Amino acid sequence: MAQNKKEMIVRAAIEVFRNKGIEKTKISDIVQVAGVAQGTFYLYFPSKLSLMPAIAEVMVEKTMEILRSAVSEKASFSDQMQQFVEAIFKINEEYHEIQALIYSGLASTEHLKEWEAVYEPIYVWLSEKLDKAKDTGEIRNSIRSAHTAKLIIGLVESAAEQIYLYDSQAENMADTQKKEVKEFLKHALQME
Amino acid sequence: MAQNKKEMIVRAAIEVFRNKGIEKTKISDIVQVAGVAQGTFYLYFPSKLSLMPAIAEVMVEKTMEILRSAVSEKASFSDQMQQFVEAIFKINEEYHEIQALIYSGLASTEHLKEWEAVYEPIYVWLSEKLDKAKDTGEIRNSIRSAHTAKLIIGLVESAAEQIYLYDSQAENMADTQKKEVKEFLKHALQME
Amino acid sequence: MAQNKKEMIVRAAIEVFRNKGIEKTKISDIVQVAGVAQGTFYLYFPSKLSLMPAIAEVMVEKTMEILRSAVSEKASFSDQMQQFVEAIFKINEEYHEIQALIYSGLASTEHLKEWEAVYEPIYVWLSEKLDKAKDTGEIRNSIRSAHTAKLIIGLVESAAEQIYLYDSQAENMADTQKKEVKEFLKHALQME
Amino acid sequence: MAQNKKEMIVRAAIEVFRNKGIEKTKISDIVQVAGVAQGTFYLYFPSKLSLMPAIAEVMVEKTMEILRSAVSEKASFSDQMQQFVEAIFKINEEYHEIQALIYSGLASTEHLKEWEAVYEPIYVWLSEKLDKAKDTGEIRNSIRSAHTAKLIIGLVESAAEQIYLYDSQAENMADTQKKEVKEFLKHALQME
DNA sequence: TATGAATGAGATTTCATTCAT
DNA sequence: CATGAATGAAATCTCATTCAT
Repeated sequence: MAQNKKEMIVRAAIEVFRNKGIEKTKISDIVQVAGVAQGTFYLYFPSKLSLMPAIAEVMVEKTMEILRSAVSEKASFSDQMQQFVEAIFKINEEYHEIQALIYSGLASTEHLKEWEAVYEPIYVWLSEKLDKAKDTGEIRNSIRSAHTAKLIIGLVESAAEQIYLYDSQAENMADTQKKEVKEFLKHALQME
Repeated sequence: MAQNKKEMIVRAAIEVFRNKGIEKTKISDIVQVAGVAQGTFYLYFPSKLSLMPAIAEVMVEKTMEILRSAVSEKASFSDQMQQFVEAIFKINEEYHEIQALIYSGLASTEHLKEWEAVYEPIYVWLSEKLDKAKDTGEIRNSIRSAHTAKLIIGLVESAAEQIYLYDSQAENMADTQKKEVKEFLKHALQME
Repeated sequence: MAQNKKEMIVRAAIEVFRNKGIEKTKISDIVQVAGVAQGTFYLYFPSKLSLMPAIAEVMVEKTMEILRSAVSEKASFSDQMQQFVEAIFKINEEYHEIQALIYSGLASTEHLKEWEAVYEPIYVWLSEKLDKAKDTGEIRNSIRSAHTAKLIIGLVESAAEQIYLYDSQAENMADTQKKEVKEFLKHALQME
Repeated sequence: MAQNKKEMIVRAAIEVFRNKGIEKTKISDIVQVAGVAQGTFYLYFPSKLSLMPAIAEVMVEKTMEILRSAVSEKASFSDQMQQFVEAIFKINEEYHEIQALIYSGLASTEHLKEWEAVYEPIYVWLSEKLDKAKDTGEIRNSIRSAHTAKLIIGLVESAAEQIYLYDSQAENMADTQKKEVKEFLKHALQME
């Protein structure tokens, strides 16, 4: 049961944060949605911000799930990148408020080390893809997978965020932006 | 005098935000550092978040100053990009807490449109550089300057942030990361 | 005005503590009686217990007032002691809840040094009386005033407290107890 | 086993109260130290304050033990008083926090009658000593044992407390204070 | 304009107590 | 008897905002 309540709180927090933003969200909002008592919250989390790592973990899990199902193992690297960009944009469309809140939660948190660990799976996943592509000669050999993985993720996520954060005509822009990113990547990695 | 106080408040806010983060900062902290009375704050800003555009403006000014002085007008595009990357990393090293806070302040604000306008100068600056480079044939012609400018800034800033937010061995990594970014850009833009 | 509110809070606190005891008293009770806002309390005191030194100060002032008016300057030392005992018993009858709460507040406070300073005036007052009586030969010469003053105050106060704290038939016992204390003191100081 | 747990709770309560004070002590602190479950507390005590009589009982038992072993049956009354003062100071040195907490617990409890009963053994013990001394002519005949016993205990305990509560140079002062109390008592009781 | 004491709504936080196991 | 997760009423405390000066 214990794990259950903790999970319910995290799930509820994500939902409420998405709707109201971090600052306007009260603990009481979260527990109400979670269906637990006010005190129960403090059984698991000392404060609102201490939820962030748990939320980030959930988001990373979701992201990994989507990446695994959206990016075909058998496709060429070039196609995989196309799928990858599509997937990140889709995740961002769905969850850009959470991305933002994780980022801003991150900015307030002191335990930055925790964050690194949490995001590791995504970096590893992409890094392996790059390694394989180097082996097959699909991308230039000078690529350093670990670093480039982080660059790519930073690039694609910031591109996606630009769409949903800055632009009013999000819908229209998304496709253009995606195309641009794919093109950019294609050259950067010197794909065939 | 009036303008003076307003500026003092913005300056103080930047300082306090850098040290404590947005959420933990109280108006009273800001006015104390600014050396003005509690009530004076409300003469100039209706709320804590309404400071953000003013702060962003200051940051953009600073950024533009640095870019203008760091990136030589006469250098080749390739060299300019090198200088650009160096400059953004330097700005980030100095101000990464503020970058983060602007971003997170941005996430909480409803008036996103203001932000776009504030950042416009940087986008325009880079966009013009790209246009010129296309003209001289220094980069591939298929580049769409306005979009690519945003992509590049997103890429370089996220790369710089990764250094200062995530990595413990920041100093060591910075050079590697910069080199990687330059390489990445060189290929992405197909510089000669 | 400021000092005013602080005083009102202390006054109200004494009143409420007397009626409800420390533990059952909420900050909200105090501010309600004081007629100030909840937040005003925290402008002057960080917590309920931090009121104690201020309360003790008020009590010491009251005690000194009563002592000065009840103990005749011109009377013989023997008569002064009689008046002193009567006065302490009267103060205790009126304020024994506060004595108790000061004592228990004292037990929880870390800043014991503050307390010493606060009670000093009473010790000094009695000490001077003892010095004079030694000079006039009214009490034995071997008395060490400063120490004995504390002993006497401890004796008389604990005797008075016993009446009001432990005994049910307080009224009846008071006179007997007072007589006993006076007799005890008479011999202890070897008054003529 | 049952009696066992109850005792463990009382023991733990004494320890925790000594360290944190009554008000800051939570039931959860007590049960944690006692090594029993939260709910178990309520099997034996209806509330935090209902622990006080049990704690006082333990303290009185300890006090009586020490008095019996420290005060020689065969010694002269004068010597017994010397030993008594020494013993009370020693007890106070060891347990002054508990004395204070019992006192303050007492102040919050409504059932003061319980307290009287608990302390009775000490009063009776001293009262009997006084009676015997009157019979042997070692002290003045006008002494009323029951009352005087309470006065003496009040005097000696307040003297001892003054040492450990107020004075910083406790070690140095203790001897002076003890000597002063003994002298004071000697005269008050008109010992030979 | 400028002040800063005062406000009080509303948030956080506590913790004695319960109860299903 | 014993447990300890869960509760939620009730407390503490915060702080953006006001307003008389």
